[in-house]
Amino acid sequence: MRKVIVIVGPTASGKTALSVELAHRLNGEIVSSDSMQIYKELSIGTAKPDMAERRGIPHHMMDVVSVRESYSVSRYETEAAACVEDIFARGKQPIVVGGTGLYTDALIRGTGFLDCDDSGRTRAELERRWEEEGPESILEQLRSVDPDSAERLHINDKKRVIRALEVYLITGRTITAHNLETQQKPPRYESFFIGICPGDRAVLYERIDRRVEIMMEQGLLQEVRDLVDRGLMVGTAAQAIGYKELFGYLRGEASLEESIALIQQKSRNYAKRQLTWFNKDPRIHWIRYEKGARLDELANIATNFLRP
RNA sequence: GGGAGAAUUCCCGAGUGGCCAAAGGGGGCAGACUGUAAAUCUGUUGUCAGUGACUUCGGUGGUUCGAAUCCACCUUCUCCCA
Repeated sequence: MRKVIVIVGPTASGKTALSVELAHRLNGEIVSSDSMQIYKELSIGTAKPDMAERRGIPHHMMDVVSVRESYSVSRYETEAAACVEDIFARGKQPIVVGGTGLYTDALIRGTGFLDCDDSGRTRAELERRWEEEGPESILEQLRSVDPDSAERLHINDKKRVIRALEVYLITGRTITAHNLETQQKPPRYESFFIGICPGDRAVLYERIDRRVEIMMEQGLLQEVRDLVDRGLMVGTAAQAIGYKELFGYLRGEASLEESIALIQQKSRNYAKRQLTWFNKDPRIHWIRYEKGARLDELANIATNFLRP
């Protein structure tokens, strides 16, 4: 009976509007699964819905940490799960909405990331060796302890090669074994996945370009400038699309037009990556809509999916 | 009016007689992804048959065994002097 509704899709596909409409119809509350809307200080550039767009629906896992803090999937998993439990406990319907596939997967599946926090000491050491000894050396060491990972990972995939070895060095277990284990566990939640996206890729890209223009009209530049002035564009938040592309303009290295075009470009690239992630997921029931589709039509399709 | 230079595959941009379907980057397309994930990484990208053929480097015509590369003229663009 307890079933989490999950709404996924690429950026600018219409997840937010659909989720709020569904929340109204189904007595639901929203749990965001967006790695950037987590941050309090990031608003316009992350297309975080304002109070009007939320239409009175409670939104969880938004504005939960400052950009000064470091955040992670692991932390998201436990905190978001607590939100879902709380919503169920109050007799309401949790609706998980977001474009960060890793986050929604972790939440629904209950990945249980390996506890191996040593404040990054091991990772820093491995990164140093990566530079000094070269990638082959690290990959070789990985091969000796976790040949499957070494086989799977590309030599250039610095992050994952290092992480795989880091996990082993700290926990004594291979990441391969851990992955296998979590894959076999039953998921933490029963769920129903709905994907939303224009059927035509070109339409999605148009929507993205337009949305970036709207963000600029809403004052994205000022938001970024303020954050830079306050020294807050650091860590993960500094990777956010729509923010980092404006740094060049603020330093006088690029024109505003160029920077806006770059935001649009990076957003389209991101959407493509999201689609690659979601398209391989067999759980997703897709709503692929035409250009002028209306919200209530889309919501009808969604509720039909959900009808027993 | 005079002078200098430039036109390359979707874009930018290398290439100045054969090793060039043409470096590199971007974009597109496809893929990966288990504690930074809006991040990071991989493959592919003229056409058709798939160890080969065909079309391509502004246009036309030459030189040459052979040209994106040399010559002539034409077109367009940029810059400089008047």
